[in-house]
Amino acid sequence: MTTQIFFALSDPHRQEILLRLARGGPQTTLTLLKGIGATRQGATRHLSILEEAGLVKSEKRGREIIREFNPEAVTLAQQWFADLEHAWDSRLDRLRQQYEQE
Amino acid sequence: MTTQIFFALSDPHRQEILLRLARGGPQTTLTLLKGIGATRQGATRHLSILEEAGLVKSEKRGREIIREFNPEAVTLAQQWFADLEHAWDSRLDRLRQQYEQE
DNA sequence: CTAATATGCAACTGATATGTTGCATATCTC
DNA sequence: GAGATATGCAACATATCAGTTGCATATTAG
Repeated sequence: MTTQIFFALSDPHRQEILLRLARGGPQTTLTLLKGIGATRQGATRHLSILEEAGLVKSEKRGREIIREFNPEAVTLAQQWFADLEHAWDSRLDRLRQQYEQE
Repeated sequence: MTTQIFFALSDPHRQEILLRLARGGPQTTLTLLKGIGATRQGATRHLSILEEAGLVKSEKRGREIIREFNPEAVTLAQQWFADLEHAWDSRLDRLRQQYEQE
């Protein structure tokens, strides 16, 4: 699950798109296009990847689609990092305990 | 810079390798192999990707190479998420202020 | 010196990603 | 209804990735 999130964030275009959505709020594809060096199809593809990863929600309104940043997915990724750091820290703790016993 | 980190983490094998390094401490390639369904060359490739992203440090000792988890790269990625959340939160704040002025 | 061990390098295959183009569909506006 | 707008779908070329295989190199152990 987190692999999808990390993959979505491994592209500079998608990072930029997500930042714009977080800063600027819900927007259509075309609004997002302006300021990003990408074609419409390219942006659409990036948006669908972000959406599959759960980082973006979309809502169809008439002929246009409103894309919105979804902060929930971010906590998943942060949790993964927290687990990693916990694994690291608890190893250091174990080492220190062993050392103090000698 | 963070794109490389996220890319490195977008593969389940590499996630697993990194967790093992954090839990088990410095190890050689062959030690890491046991328990992961991958060939030596596959694991080597994954390790070099993790290293290019800064998530793993390596040190040559005699004929073997000791790979080690590098926690510094993790803070970079966490900072990126923090910036994203800050962009999101400050937008919500702005909306709330606008609302209260009416 | 010889064996075994740990690793590197290079080539190859199949799969996936990225970006582009052309055409089709649905909705809004006038 | 006609034209403009927002989007979808599909095909294609190029690049990169993942995984495998075979051979070469360097270091250690006996």
